Amino acid sequence: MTDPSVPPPASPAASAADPVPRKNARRELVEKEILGHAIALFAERGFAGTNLQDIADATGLTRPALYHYVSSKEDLLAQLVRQVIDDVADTLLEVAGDGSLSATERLRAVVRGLAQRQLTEPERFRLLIKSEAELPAELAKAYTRARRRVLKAFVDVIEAGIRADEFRPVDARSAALGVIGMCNWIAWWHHPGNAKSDEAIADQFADFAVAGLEQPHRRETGGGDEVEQVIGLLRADLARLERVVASRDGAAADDGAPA
Amino acid sequence: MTDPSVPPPASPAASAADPVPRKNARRELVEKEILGHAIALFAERGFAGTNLQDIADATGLTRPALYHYVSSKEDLLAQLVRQVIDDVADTLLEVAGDGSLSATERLRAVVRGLAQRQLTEPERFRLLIKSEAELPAELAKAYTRARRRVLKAFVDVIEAGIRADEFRPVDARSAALGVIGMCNWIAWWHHPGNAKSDEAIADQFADFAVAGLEQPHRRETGGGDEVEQVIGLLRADLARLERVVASRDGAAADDGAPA
DNA sequence: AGATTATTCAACGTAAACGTCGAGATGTCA
DNA sequence: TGACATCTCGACGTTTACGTTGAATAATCT
Repeated sequence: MTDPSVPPPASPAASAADPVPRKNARRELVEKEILGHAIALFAERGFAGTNLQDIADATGLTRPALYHYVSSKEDLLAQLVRQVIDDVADTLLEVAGDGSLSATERLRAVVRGLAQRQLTEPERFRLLIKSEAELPAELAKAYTRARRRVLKAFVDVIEAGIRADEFRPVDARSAALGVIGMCNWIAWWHHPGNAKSDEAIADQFADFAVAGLEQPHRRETGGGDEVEQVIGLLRADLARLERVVASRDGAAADDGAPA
Repeated sequence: MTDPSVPPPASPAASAADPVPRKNARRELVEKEILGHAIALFAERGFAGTNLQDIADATGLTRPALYHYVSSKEDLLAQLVRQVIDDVADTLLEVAGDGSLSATERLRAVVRGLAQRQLTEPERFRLLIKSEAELPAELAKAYTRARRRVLKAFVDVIEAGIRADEFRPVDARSAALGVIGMCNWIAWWHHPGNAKSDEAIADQFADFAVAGLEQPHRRETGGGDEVEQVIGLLRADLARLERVVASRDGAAADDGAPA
């Protein structure tokens, strides 16, 4: 099957110091072309719904010629899925763990990151969703891991925000999934092309997420023990409540009809 | 193909006054069974990725027996898609247009409605997404119309809220798509079963959407009952205090006490 | 009970699509 | 220019799955 002149072409570990990198110049170009069209077709019709004839037609090749660049249909899917999975990790995890930023800033960053990803390359993600059921076992596991990592990144940021009292005390998991869904859904309605408006949408989504989670109008808290701070807030709130009630009673004291 | 003894079984307009409704008693039961399993399988693997053999196995029939209840694989998909499309319209449009409610209330209602739908029957929606590319032309059109109607409902509510100064002046379309995405994505992570927690999630999402869109300075403007506002603040302060104390106790317990 | 209808199934025909083969065309290096 | 590797393609084998047929079985009605 494999040409004996090419020693270990299927070894992914040796890709860094490939002994024959320049030998394939046009080949890699064609490969990129194939992968590009395959992404689009798999994303639209799914893995089972797409046949290699269509991919060949799209790239201007015949079907047998495809097999000089791709070993099988499954291999083609595997390459694409691997790309997407690896991408998302790079995009998000670096920002989510940055300890020098506040939770609010980190939330803004991860939302913008995920939104940007879906804005610029929505097909990548649609491909994943459309074909997730037909993934070979190992890839399915990697896919699940990637999903979990993304979820954990968002959950961690939100939980940190809740602990720091920047966010309301909501259920972090649901909130994270809500924000993730907001971003992921972009892949189903956005047609890429306008980078400027992409930026605007990502910003708006980040604003939306932060506004949806942050404490409504928190007052500045002085230094000192956190418990004392909260007690101070409680005292202030009680004082305000006292004033409000007092003014009400004063206005409608003899009325006897509350509201 | 069509049995000549059954006059116009494919006529959807005459379904109200069907001349032979009772004749099929057990038949409809089997049909429901088939449709149920078909939903699950199409939702998981998509239309092209599912074969009728699997559906037959799931329902305990042989493949030829299926053809006594369904005229073709495409027809099966068509029935299911038609169901889903019609459902969503009923769910949302009645609430979105209610003029007696404020925009904030209406937003809360449509978010809860859409979220509830995805929480209780996520497979319906996944089926649609997985198979949207393989829909026959007419259904594809109906599907697009339904999507547009849903989007319009959300956009209208948000625009009304902006005009009424209840919401921040954001881009209504993006905001609507964000909220819709948040709800739709539920279908990819929620496993139905717990109705009580479903309600809680729908409420949380509605809160999230409203908080993300509403004017941040609303409390200063004196709208609403000020006593309730202060009580809300108190409640938030107490929750925070509780968290602080809990984390302290937790740390202390881990150190000293033998559990 | 007997006839009519509805349901089930084994076996078949047909079409689509994956992957392969060997011959021919194209480009590269000595 | 000539030898070599790479690329391309028409044609083929094989598998899978849709949809059909005709006979056998169960259910219903008179």
